[in-house]
Amino acid sequence: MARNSAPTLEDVARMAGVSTASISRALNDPDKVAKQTRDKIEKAIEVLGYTPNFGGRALASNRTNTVGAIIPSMANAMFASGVQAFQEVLSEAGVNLLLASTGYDPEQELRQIKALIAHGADGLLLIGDERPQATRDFLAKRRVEHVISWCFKPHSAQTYVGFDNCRAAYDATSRVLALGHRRFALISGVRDGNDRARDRHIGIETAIADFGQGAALLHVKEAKYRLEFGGEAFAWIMERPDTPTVIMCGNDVLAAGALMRARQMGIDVPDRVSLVGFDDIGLASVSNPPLATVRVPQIEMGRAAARMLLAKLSGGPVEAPAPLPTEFIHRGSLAAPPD
Amino acid sequence: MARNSAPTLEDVARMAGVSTASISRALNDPDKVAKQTRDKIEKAIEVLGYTPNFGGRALASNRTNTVGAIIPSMANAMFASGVQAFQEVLSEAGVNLLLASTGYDPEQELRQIKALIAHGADGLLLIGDERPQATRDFLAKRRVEHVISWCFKPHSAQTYVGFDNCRAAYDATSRVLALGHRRFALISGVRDGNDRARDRHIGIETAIADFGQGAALLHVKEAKYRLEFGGEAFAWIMERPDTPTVIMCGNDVLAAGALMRARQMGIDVPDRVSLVGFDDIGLASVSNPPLATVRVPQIEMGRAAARMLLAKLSGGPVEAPAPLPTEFIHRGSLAAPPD
DNA sequence: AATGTTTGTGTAAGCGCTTACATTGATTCT
DNA sequence: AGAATCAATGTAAGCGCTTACACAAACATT
Repeated sequence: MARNSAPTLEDVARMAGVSTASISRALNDPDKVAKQTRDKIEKAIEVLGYTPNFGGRALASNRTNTVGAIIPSMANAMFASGVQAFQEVLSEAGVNLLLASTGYDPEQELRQIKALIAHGADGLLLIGDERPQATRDFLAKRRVEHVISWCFKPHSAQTYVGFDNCRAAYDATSRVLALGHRRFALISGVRDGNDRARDRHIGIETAIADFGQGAALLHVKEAKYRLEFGGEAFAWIMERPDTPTVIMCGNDVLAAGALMRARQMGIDVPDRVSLVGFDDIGLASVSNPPLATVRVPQIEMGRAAARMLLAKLSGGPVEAPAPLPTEFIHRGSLAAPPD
Repeated sequence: MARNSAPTLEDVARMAGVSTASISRALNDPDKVAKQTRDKIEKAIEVLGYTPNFGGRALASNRTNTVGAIIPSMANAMFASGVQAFQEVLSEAGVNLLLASTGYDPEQELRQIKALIAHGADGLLLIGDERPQATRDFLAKRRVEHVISWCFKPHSAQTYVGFDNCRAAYDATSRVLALGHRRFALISGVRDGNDRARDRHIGIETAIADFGQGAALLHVKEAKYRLEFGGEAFAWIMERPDTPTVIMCGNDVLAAGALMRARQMGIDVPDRVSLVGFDDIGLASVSNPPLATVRVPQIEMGRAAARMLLAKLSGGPVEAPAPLPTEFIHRGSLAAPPD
């Protein structure tokens, strides 16, 4: 794909009658060049239609103004708006986004990290805290600047921009308990290698244990994050002898799948069983009944992650943000338990 | 962000006792290097933890193995799975994806095109056919390799990977007509600068005109692609004197918004008015009633676009694919008109 | 008037890689 | 056995840019 004979700095230099250094300066640090010279240079650039060659620039300056983001899946609406916000903030700073996805596979994640670094990413956005030692080693050994999001850990907070999944799940569960529910089930995302799913589970479990008074988490069923698996898990749970009055779900997609299956099975939601999702993606307010869920500050999270990563890359001071707030959204899929 | 003293080709060369050229060859064209030498090289690479420097590579070879995709919005589920598929195919070929979004703004699109090219994208994926002359000029003058997707134009088919929005809308409308509907309205996406929205409008209009027999498109209301605007448009239409028996929608998000508003207004869907969406995003099957819609081959489209772009970049033969098929999905939001 | 400072510019040395070309030694052919 | 061919490797010339350093001119300071 030879970029055919694009004009180079030297061409511009010749035309403007100045040295290549002046042009480079005019481009990267205009204040260092006299107005008059700058004008000549700008005109020459205009006439020739010059654009800096990326490779040359990257090689000489050893930075690409590109950062990477590696997310489990783009199809999951949960990440879409966050990544969009992330990208928008970067874009304003003249930084571009390399995007890759892992399909929730840790090995794939390492592969993508390597690929993005090899493709020149100056820094990385990663989702979630849990990853194999090999991946941690790579990040540490190569000193890859990175920000971790969609979760929050108090220790080493200059790396995390996110919310506390455990706490959010705890709070949601408390609200459900307050409504009178005692018999819980959980349709969880696959927890292996996914700290968000695990933390949500723990949050729910803890809230129930703390509450006492006979409240119990009767069943936990794992499902991949897709509608149909949510449905299957729902059916599995409802066919057990110990029927819950409420089913908490690892995210809204699982909850929506459960809801659809409930309709097929003729099980009324929320009259016979309540359903609670997580993430508050668009679908949650559209389903019927709409899904009670936990709203996650996706956009703010994406923006904050971008700001933090940019700060790290520019070597500036990095403020450690507090965990972002989540909010329980009570909607029609959740009601008091049947007497 | 100085990548501190990462090992270079020369370091590897010294350690393996071969020339830098051999290593470069071992990396890029292994067959040209004897097995024995390759082994030595691989070991040295392993030991040193060497990764090729991106800038050097890009500069010397004048390609980055990176392509860009510029989509209207990531938040719109319509693009998410397509882009994901696109990225997966690229990834298998060792090519990375730079992603940017425009918010449906043509000027923003040009800005992003320039930004991605300036950041070394070897080629580009663009959505839709309509763009300002300045953008076309830029693409032509700079000979930017690109593939256009989410639409299809028979002329110069080596550029398009997509489906025929007009035809898809025509077919859907025909199905609705066959059910007995005669009084149509349309909640369209913003058509200015968006050929997909316009083509869908034209398809609907044409199908109605071709059918004759008193069928008419009574109202057309534009709305941005968000739930609430779909709802507003729905309310606007239902408050007109000439009430339609069916409302076609520019996409599923608009249809879902309309559906929610219908529920609020106490208007039964489909008993009093039918609703038809477009795209078949996840939400369409979850709403109640589920949305009749047009399924779009997002994943196949993303994959095919990636293959086509890769073919173009490698200078290989580019086969001009046929337009991809769409499928009308009849669901509960569409029924025969009330007597 | 001599000195120091500042400002604007040029010179030239890389940055780490790919690749055309040259070289070597082994293999095949006559 | 000598010529012709081929495979494997090395040599070295860039690719287009940034930037340390050197320099000159203009200005301020004593």
